[in-house]
Amino acid sequence: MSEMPKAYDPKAVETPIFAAWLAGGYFEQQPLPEGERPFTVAIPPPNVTGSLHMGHALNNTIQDVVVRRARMTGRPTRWVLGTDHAGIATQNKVEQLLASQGLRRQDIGREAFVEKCWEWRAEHGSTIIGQLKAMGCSCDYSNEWFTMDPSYQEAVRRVFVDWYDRGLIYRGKRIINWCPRCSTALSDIEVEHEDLDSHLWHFRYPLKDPVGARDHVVVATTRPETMLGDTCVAVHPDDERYRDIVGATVVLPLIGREIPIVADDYVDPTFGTGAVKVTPAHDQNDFEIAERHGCEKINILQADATISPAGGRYAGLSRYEARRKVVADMEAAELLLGIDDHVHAVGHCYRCHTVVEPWLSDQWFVDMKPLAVPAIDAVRDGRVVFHPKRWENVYFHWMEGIRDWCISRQLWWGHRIPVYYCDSCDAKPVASMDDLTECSQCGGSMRQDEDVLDTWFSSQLWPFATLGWPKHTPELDYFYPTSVLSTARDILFLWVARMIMSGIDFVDGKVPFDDVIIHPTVFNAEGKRMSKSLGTGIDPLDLMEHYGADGMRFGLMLQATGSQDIRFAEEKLGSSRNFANKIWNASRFVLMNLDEHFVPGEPEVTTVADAWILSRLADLASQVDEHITTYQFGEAARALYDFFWNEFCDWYIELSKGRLFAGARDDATEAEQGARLASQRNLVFVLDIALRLLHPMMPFVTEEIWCRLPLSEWRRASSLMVAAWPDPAELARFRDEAAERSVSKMLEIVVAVRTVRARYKIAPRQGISVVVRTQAETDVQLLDAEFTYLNALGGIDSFVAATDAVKPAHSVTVVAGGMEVYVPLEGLIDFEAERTRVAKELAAASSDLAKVARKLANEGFLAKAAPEVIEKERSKEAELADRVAVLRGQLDELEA
RNA sequence: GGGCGAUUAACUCAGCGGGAGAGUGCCUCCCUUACAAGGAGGAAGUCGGGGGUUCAAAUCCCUCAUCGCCCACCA
Repeated sequence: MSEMPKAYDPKAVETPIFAAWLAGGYFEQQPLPEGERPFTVAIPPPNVTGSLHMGHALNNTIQDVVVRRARMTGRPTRWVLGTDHAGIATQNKVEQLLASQGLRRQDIGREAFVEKCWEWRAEHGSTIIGQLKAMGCSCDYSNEWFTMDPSYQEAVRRVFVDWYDRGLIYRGKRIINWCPRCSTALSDIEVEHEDLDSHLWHFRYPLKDPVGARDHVVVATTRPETMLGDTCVAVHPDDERYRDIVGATVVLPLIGREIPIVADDYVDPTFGTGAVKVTPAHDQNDFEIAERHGCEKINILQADATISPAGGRYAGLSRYEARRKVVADMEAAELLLGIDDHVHAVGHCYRCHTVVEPWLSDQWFVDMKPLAVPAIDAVRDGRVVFHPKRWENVYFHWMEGIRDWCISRQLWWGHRIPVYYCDSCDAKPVASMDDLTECSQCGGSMRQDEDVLDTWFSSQLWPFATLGWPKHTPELDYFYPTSVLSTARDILFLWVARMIMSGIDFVDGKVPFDDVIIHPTVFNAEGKRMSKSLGTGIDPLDLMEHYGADGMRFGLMLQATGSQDIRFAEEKLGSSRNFANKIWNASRFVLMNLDEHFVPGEPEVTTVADAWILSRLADLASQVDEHITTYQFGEAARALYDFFWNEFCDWYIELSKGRLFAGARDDATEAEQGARLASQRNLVFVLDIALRLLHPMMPFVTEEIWCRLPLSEWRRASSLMVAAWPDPAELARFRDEAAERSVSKMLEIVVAVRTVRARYKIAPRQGISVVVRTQAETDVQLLDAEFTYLNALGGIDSFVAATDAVKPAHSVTVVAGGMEVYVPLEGLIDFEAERTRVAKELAAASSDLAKVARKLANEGFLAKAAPEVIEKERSKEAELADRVAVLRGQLDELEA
């Protein structure tokens, strides 16, 4: 067995271990003919343009934890891996690359551009995969998917054609969100709204012919430039102020177009002037008003958001120049009546943050309502469960108000829409699985739609397309539905909801996953979104460099509490890195104290400490198992940390030293040697189980150590990855409440004595004698039996314990474990300080006692509280009364 | 305009009906043969304000305040 260095060095350990896992084929899982339902996770495919950020680090740690636990339980397990072609993001990257060579994509043409995208992907696409490996993620690397793989393309096409043929996909001229920079349509949920300080401009629109005394109407707008496309003015039908001018004609200033005044329920009479200028080509509501009243729809913007020829002399100006000029011209014409400050929501492109324009254009849509209904049911009846549960309400709210999905994008990189048009005859457009060249009606040549599909259209098929769908593969049969989907909340609608809809629709009505984990969002220390461009991000790779992959993972798990977002500060990883080192050193201690011919064996309870630690271990196993399976990672991490550090290291290892060292002496008796062996076996056993429980969160350090543990043949495995997950039910045999109580009593005494030592600066090596008085004979027996521990941990040389023990002169009294402990301090006692301290303790104890007494005097409490609660209060009262009496006696004595 | 979340020790956060917890930081002591990335001890909180329910509230309900997020067609 090779020597373990004094400090854990993640760098030296992680790479070879990962290589060994990869070589060992532990990440792969083939479909089995029979047996238990497998555990499957489909990774949220990172964008090929992406590199690992903190959100990925958290999300993939979560997935790896559930996957590793499942694998250790023996369940066939597969974590499906792959990347997303990320239409806009990748196209942007490649366009930037071209721009650096002074080229636009139009210069090289569609085919060459798409070729460049593939090249880009080949070069950069696996960056993030390498980063997942560095984290230790146990994905199936042998089977990496890409959303543009040929079989995936077939899946996308199948879905399109199917929905098209069922009438769920249609083409229409609608108001969509247009990003002038990306030069493509976006779906509603790809637009981020941001409240901006702006203005409400009031314009006077003259009537063509005065109606009575009225010769104009005043409208208010947040977007003055859109007036170039106004085709009517709307007022509310019940609005008395305008009743007489409904039907009249307005002459649109600057343009001179004659437009009608219409009455429409949409108008809110209390807002602005109660009269709305209507620009049907640049506003969804205006579009609908125009539909209802048969008004013209004039598009005044071009694709790059400059004014179109329809804007007359404003043509060619940018939208913002046009705004300034329109306002200036209106003012010059004395038609600008006022400008109010006004905050309103402005939509921005979620990819490039350019202000988007509502724009009238021909696009493809999916009719979502029929798909949403079964997907709502699936969550409502619990076939899909969200964690935390409250996200279900967010899901319902969105799904119930779902609107049609604009799926066409004016990009080149992506799944091209498989619809073919005949230019020679009036044949209906055809959606086809095969490329069509010849019109079936007239034999003329066919032309494919120029647009590609929204990237999310392909992402929505991820859980089943990565298992071979639409082919009926053994993988699909075996691994679908997947078990858990873990993701950030910002893609709940973009991705999660759509996977549920398409999964149910295409895979025999089966939901794509049982559980959805919506994990916390990782913010920076200031509580702001991490952003690479703003330099407010933290790079997980740097963190792993400094704290090790395990340190980063465990630090994230400690903070993953489910409800609360994470304000991530790097300092927080320190304790996790230290924890890895603690595990390392505790293990090092155990291994250092094994004999060359150590024979592993079952744990042997020979002392109360053994019974105690095994009982605590059993408790730990059930907690960790429970918390991981209910996705309470923070709880699981804390339980592991507390057990390993505070119970196993601080106490059990310390308690073991006496037996270990005594049994190793040359003159050790046979009994001492036997005790040493028992201690060794217990240490190895506890360490073994603890490492297994820690492994999902800290895979590297646990694997490295575990492989060095000498274990019985049946406990061995070629890797901790596939070692058996501790079974809480099986470990329950170690539960021992009596031992837990006894040990806490002893530990209390040790702490009390240590406190006295610290207070009086008694050197650790200087022995100490104590006298203990207790009411219980069992306490005396316990202390007698476990004296070695008091000696080892409290430096107690000798003690007298009895029910009638007498307090020695010149001694300090502390109360611990329901016993009075007298520590003789001849000549050392600082009476003044002691008085202050005791008085303070007495005050606290008296106040506690009064509180308890009040409770016990309350008839309502006695009548209604649970019996065990009352019992607890009674014993608390007795304890406190005791304590108060002791402290009072002590104080009297000090004051005498 | 709706909805959600947060508010607990100096900081970051657990706890979510029955004795206020952790990590970091701070103070004191200790390089004791697993670990100074460590050990021992300690100080530190009217659990955002106000009501209510309950024998009992940090925990449940209402309300207010502050911060943050999401959804929404009010020009």
